[in-house]
Amino acid sequence: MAALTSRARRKVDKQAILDAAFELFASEGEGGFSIRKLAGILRVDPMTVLHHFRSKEELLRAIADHALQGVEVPVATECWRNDLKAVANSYRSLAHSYPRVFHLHFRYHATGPADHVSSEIVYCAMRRAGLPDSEAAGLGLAFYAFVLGFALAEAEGLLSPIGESDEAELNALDPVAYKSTRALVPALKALDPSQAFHASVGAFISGVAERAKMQAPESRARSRGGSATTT
Amino acid sequence: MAALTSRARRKVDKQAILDAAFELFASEGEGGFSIRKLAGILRVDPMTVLHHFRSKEELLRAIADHALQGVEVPVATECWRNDLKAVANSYRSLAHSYPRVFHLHFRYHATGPADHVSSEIVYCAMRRAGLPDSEAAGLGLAFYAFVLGFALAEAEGLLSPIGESDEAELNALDPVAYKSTRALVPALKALDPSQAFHASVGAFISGVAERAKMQAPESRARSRGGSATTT
DNA sequence: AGACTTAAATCTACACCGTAGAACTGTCAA
DNA sequence: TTGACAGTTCTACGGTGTAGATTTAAGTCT
Repeated sequence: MAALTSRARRKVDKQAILDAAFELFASEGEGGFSIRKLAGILRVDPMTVLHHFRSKEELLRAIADHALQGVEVPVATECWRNDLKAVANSYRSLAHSYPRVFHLHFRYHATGPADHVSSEIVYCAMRRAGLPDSEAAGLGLAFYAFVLGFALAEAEGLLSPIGESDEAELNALDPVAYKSTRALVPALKALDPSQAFHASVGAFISGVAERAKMQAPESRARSRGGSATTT
Repeated sequence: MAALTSRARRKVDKQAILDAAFELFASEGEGGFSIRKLAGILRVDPMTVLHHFRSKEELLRAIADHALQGVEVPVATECWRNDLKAVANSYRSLAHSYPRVFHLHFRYHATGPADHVSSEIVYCAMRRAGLPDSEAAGLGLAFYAFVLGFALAEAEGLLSPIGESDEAELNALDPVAYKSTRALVPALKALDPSQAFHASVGAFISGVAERAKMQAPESRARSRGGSATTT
């Protein structure tokens, strides 16, 4: 208990600021978040906050990272399909937990430990599916983008069942030009986001499997040939 | 040329404001955009802008809508797979054209005409793929979310090939725990976002086709039965 | 023509924001 | 005691969105 940063701290430590910041951001959203407001809650001068986080942006990055801590990282199993589903579910549940924070993960694509663990699982799954490395990277990232995109869209209300006014708007569309849209109005009213999520993640995964199957023989033939096959 | 809103306009009309606002937002990004700056460019009082757009938020909505005007709407063909790809491509190219504006489409999920045209194509494709209406709606929206998510991720730099420092960070990871990640480092350095996009859209589409195939017989059997089969 | 109406543009003012830079305060090492 | 110094606070500056009162100019009506 000698040194250990115990210099001179009169009131707050960095972690307390971050916790309060996260809570404020998560409950008020980005629009309702300000350094001054945060300082007021902590009963501290605004500049104190900026002494620990050099700028507002740095604080926002820390908030995004902090959210990532809360994601329960899935563990790899013997079934790559389930692994992908687990990663997808954990990010979606993160978005559910902190819907107002989630969009920060797009702005500051964090490279915290949690992210690395998840992406390792994704990459590993893509390879176990049978994809060549040149495709595993891109499809892994695309899977990521898909999951984040769905979760963000859901958090922003894009996948909520439509209401009265939306229904009226859709029914006002030309019945012949927008035949399918109007036919789906009942389905849109009864939309179940979870079902849509599982269905679409499943579709993506089975599409990946199929793609891998089609490439497997070709890639098997010249197991360690040059990378000149990417035409 | 008699009436036609020709009441009393001394300097600017709404469209000119919107055009300038879009240009400013697209070039400076959200952080560099302000009503006062916009008014300065237009050589007009800031409050004039707010007279035409009731608030900054309304102006941002209009900007998001304006971007959507620029998307060349695909036309339906006889091949639903190609239709989906066309929709996907047009949104991605929208993101490429205005990367700093694109995230607004998540915040204000516009319901402009362009959106309706695109989603009609998506819904129609899902139904032609053979999905029952109860799934076509959710998977259509999920496709949308996927495309938007990918485009946004790309616009934010999430899919750019990794650089020196990222490479070093990945190579610093534990080689056994992060085996796949490290194996993919070369692929990540040579990442081609377009290829990843086409591959993943293709995977999603073929996954949809497969899902439809599995459900087709069941749905065929009782062509217009009750919706009690959704268990 | 002159009076009235009314939409558009402006002026003024307020509360809030992020943060640079100087000043203060308490704790530790010498 | 004397510095040194990290953590905190104070002051101030230039920026923000926008409410409310005011001016300006064009159209309408008598």
